[in-house]
Amino acid sequence: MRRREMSDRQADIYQYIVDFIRERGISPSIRDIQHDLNISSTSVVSYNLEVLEKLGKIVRNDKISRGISIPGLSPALLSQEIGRVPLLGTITAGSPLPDPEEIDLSRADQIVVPADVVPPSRLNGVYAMKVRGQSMIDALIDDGDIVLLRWQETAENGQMVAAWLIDENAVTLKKFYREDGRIRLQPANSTMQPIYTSPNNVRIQGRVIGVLRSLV
Amino acid sequence: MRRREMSDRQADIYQYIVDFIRERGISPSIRDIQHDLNISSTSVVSYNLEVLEKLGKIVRNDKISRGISIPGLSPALLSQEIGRVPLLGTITAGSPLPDPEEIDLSRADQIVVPADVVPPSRLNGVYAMKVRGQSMIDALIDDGDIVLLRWQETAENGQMVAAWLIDENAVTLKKFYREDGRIRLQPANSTMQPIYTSPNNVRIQGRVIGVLRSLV
DNA sequence: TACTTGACAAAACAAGTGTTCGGAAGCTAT
DNA sequence: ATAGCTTCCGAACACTTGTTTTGTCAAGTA
Repeated sequence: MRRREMSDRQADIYQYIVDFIRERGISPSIRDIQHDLNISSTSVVSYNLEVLEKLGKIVRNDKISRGISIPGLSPALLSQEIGRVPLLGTITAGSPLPDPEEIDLSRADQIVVPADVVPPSRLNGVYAMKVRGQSMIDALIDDGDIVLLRWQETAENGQMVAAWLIDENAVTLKKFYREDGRIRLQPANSTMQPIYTSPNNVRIQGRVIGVLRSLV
Repeated sequence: MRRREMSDRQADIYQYIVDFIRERGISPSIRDIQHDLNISSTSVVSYNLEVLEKLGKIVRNDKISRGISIPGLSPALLSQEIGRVPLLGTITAGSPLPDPEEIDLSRADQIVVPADVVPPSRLNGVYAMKVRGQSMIDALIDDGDIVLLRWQETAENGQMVAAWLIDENAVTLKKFYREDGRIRLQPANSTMQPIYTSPNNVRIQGRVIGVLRSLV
């Protein structure tokens, strides 16, 4: 069986291809690789590209020129790799979220969302807010975190939502449960106590679908 | 002066190129365009590509095969907004992190890091790991989160680090404090109790500089 | 009308580029 | 050592692909 790892030369070639595509937007030819990496023959490049393809590191479009592409890096996939959502400001306990309908999306700052957090295909109706204060800490969300929310006014049991408690005039992020006539808002941390309140007192302002935290 | 707008044929060609790159990751050849768009001659394609380039809709890399690229689809433009770090696997309480020196970074999976979490300029020596289990929950890190770590063996007081407790054979993410002869590892959640241990029993494996959480 | 210009056609040309093949060199296990 | 495998080499080959050249034709334009 073939081993899983690249040889030094294969790693060099792979890196060269990645850099080449990053810089020029198109794939290098075999002779580009041969020349810039001081490889004696195109056949050696060809041979190692074959290995790289079997390892799944690259994809080759047989027989055509500059037909190497890299899964996850090609311009095509790149546009699917990340998305952008508007950053609508700060969420603090006490002030309800603004109605997304009233927001001028074109003026809001945009933040980049990696596909690992939210696939771009599911980015519709999603916005971001910066969290101020530690009122959400029992939902594993800290001061300074950026939360990604999808606008919705209803929620399924168990979903983490931004809930506006009208009487208390407070917004909190909790797991949502509808229980015979009342609403239970359950912190994500099981050591914390849930909040019970009436459905009339709760307005859902969105569902939390991602968190970005920077500790730099 | 030449007009600013594309002719129908030019618009067709432009759209074809965009689609081709999106689907295949590489640029079409002139003959691809000719054939699929039922154009009678390669020179017609060449002529129209020339016009498209003057309009700034495409960029051509003279003389080389499949040298068409489209501004905006180019990875180069995005590389300033985002960075990539290697995803080195899973971090579970009990197993120490791999030594980054021993990792071949070019062979690891890469994940996208938004500049809002870590600026690309500070991405050196940073790697990512997926968290398994809820052992870090008191550090506001949940099962399934992706943590970004910068490799370092020492830490300042108050920094959040990945600490390997040798005797306990456990890795945990805590705030690090050096206190007269002993080490205090403080959970981020103030309701949790700190761990006290001897400096000999602690090996720092990196500092946490970011967290990505997906709740989709 | 005569002249220009844009757009297209057909064919030939000249590089660019991937592939193949015989053979050599190095490595590993028997 | 011998056999088998991977890796590499050099050169030739054949296909791919951008360019150029020579015309044609219709629509403006003086």
